[in-house]
Amino acid sequence: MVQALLNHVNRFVSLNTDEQHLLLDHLSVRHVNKKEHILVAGAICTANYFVLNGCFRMYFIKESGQEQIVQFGLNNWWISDLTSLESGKPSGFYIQAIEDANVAVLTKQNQELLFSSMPKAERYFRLVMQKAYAASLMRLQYLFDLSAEERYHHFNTAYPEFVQRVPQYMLASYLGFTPEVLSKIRAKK
Amino acid sequence: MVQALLNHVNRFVSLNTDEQHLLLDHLSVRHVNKKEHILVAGAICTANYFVLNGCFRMYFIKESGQEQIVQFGLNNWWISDLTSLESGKPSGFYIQAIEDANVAVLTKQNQELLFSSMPKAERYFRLVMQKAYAASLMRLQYLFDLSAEERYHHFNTAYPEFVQRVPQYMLASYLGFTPEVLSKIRAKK
DNA sequence: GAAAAAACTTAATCAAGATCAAGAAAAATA
DNA sequence: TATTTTTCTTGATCTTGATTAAGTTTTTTC
Repeated sequence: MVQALLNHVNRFVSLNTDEQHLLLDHLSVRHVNKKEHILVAGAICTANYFVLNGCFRMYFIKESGQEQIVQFGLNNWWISDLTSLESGKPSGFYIQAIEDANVAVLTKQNQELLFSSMPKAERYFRLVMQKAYAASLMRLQYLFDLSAEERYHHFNTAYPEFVQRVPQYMLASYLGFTPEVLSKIRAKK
Repeated sequence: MVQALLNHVNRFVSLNTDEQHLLLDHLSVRHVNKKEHILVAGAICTANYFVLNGCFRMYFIKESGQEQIVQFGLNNWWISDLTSLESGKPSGFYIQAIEDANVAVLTKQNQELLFSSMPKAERYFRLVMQKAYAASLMRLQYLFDLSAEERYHHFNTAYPEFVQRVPQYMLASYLGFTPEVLSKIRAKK
């Protein structure tokens, strides 16, 4: 199962067998049930999670009391509250499995150990962070430039299989509008 | 002038004198006049820029033809289109000096050289990317949770000196609304 | 397979913020 | 200093998407 992670790492840096074992020694695999949280607001985030399979959502509770999804965690994505992880302060986010899932868990401590014994790991995470940052800016760009309907169509075209997998109200939240709006958009066609 | 950069690096990793020199050997300092662009849409981004002093804005042109600011580049921030830099493909962004400015220029090539001769540099950038990513998620959070007026007040409280430095219409763009709205918000008090 | 819970739809009303247009003020430049 | 350019303001109108509320469909659970 962790092969998915090794494949991912190898897309950024190349590891020999020893290095692969060293990496695996620093992580554990954990099963997460549908609806189970691996992080809740108020708790301190202690690890970085790599999604081996299944699907997660990361959200916060708005002033209005509504849940706002800030990102989805799919296969081959790292998910965590980096602010809480880095600072050791309580998180404002929830991370919850949308489907039964398996994650590779890399605790903060093990991550540091790994970095000091294998600089390549640091390079890998530098590239992962850079990609995540760029993706976040792209997301901002869509929010600023496209209407609700355009955002939906764009997302639907880019990730058709994913749209089938999650409840519509979650997709609406992620895209920045209400379930009612999504329902009307879909009714148009 | 590059002392600002050394100080910044030293906040994340500690460098001895030799390492400091090695770092400086990989970069050059460039003066940028007010209104001058260091990146325009359609061009390939070739470097990562560290703002020594002055101020930049990074923006794109919306479907509607309006400029949309995605971020400001202030003292001690790295600014670049990482997507273009990494892929070698044309950028969709503009980066322009709002005031006369000085930047430390780290080309893609030099960055790679630096990383291979000094793993600490990779660590520094891993941390910088991680922080930038976290900041971007925080920005999304404010956009989703706060009204135009709340976003303005929040920003104004957090960065009062900066608000004085940039034209209001740029601030409005960054915060995701029109100059007219900002004008009306200000008229209230 | 019945009951309960979760997710989706539809329609009416409302509000935040966009757009348009014109003029005023401030800043840059000759 | 005069003048051109840039930035800011104000008010009228319009639009997108939010809210509310009730009913329907689908999925889960017992």
